[in-house]
Amino acid sequence: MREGIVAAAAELVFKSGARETSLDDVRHHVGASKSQLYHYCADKDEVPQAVIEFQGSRVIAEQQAELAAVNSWERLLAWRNKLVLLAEAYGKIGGCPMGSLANELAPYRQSHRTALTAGFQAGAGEIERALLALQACGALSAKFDPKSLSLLFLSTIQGGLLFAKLNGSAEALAKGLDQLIALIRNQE
Amino acid sequence: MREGIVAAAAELVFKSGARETSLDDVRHHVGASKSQLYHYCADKDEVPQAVIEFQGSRVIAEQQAELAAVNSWERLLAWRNKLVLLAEAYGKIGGCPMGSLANELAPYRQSHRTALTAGFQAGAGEIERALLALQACGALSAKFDPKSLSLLFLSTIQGGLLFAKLNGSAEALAKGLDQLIALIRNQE
DNA sequence: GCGAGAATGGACTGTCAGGTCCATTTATGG
DNA sequence: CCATAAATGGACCTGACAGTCCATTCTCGC
Repeated sequence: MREGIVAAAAELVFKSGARETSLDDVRHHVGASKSQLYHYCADKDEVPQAVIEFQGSRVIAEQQAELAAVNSWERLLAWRNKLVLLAEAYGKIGGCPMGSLANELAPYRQSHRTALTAGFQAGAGEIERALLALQACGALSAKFDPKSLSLLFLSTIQGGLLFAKLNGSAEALAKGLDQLIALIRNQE
Repeated sequence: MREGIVAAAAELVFKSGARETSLDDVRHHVGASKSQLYHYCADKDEVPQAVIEFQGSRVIAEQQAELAAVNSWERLLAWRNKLVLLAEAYGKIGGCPMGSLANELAPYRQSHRTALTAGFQAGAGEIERALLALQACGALSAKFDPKSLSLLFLSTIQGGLLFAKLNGSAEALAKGLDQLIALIRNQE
């Protein structure tokens, strides 16, 4: 039940924003009564917290296969394609599930910030591992620091998904990633 | 009077978010009565619209001196420094004034999207001009397309400022910009 | 089959925000 | 100095939403 509530909340929050989504919205969407909701959640602030964790693992799970398989530029491009595909499918609606939450909830609660930071670090870690693999097989120049580079990727993705949300098109994300990849690919 | 209302609204929205800022908050902050507010604004939706335009021109004005003066890598770095300085001063609080608004208001109203897109295009245009100047003086390789590159800069900045807001530090932005600049600087 | 505790339905309350309205005050032009 | 319109103060209405409460139903060990 709790999972259903969180999943519904995640969907609504993704579409309309955290502060815009009322508990009544979630309630109606999942077909639960008020007491059910308060049976599973202490208060309203618990919901975004749960949504952060939910989306954090979902977003990573969606890309892990592609990222873990990176051992060549082609495989990196496969990840890029997956990202653009996801952006085209969902990103135009709500941008990055984690980025939007971060933007909205960062000024609000320390616990939210902590959970969001953990999510982003996990994401950066996945990208870093892919870049390390790329260095191990000699594709990516050893002069790069995979950790910082992973943060640059994350920033680019966040920005790109923001524009996807704003313009309803993943083009900015695609172009940004392509340029970034081209830039690191052409360096000795 | 209207300017005062908009400026106060902009400040509060920057600190706490658009949907979080009530007209009463703005009212109290500027010391106006309810009828004054409704004398100058048709309804609540007019306020974010005005804030978008207000922040759009403010953000651009803040950087235009540095961007217009770019004619060498040093001058580009001066812009980078200004950006990091602004992020250190304000960005940790509310991230990018425009980016946060975009994130929150994009799902909401077409008129907001239009105004936000116009703001971002203006910003991208300024960056593009700087990059063109850099090509004109032979610093930046001619193989780059300044328009796409300006979008990559914008994405990186948006992402970096999101992390500034989340982590209370402009480090991610600084590192991101430095890496990006290094990448385009080392190419023929 | 029954009794205890969990799960549920939904009415109810308090608060807050958006918006309306009107009486009063303040400029402004003749 | 007055008439008119703009500007202001603030009471008031309405709806939405978070959260409470209690009566009822379900579930499960015994």
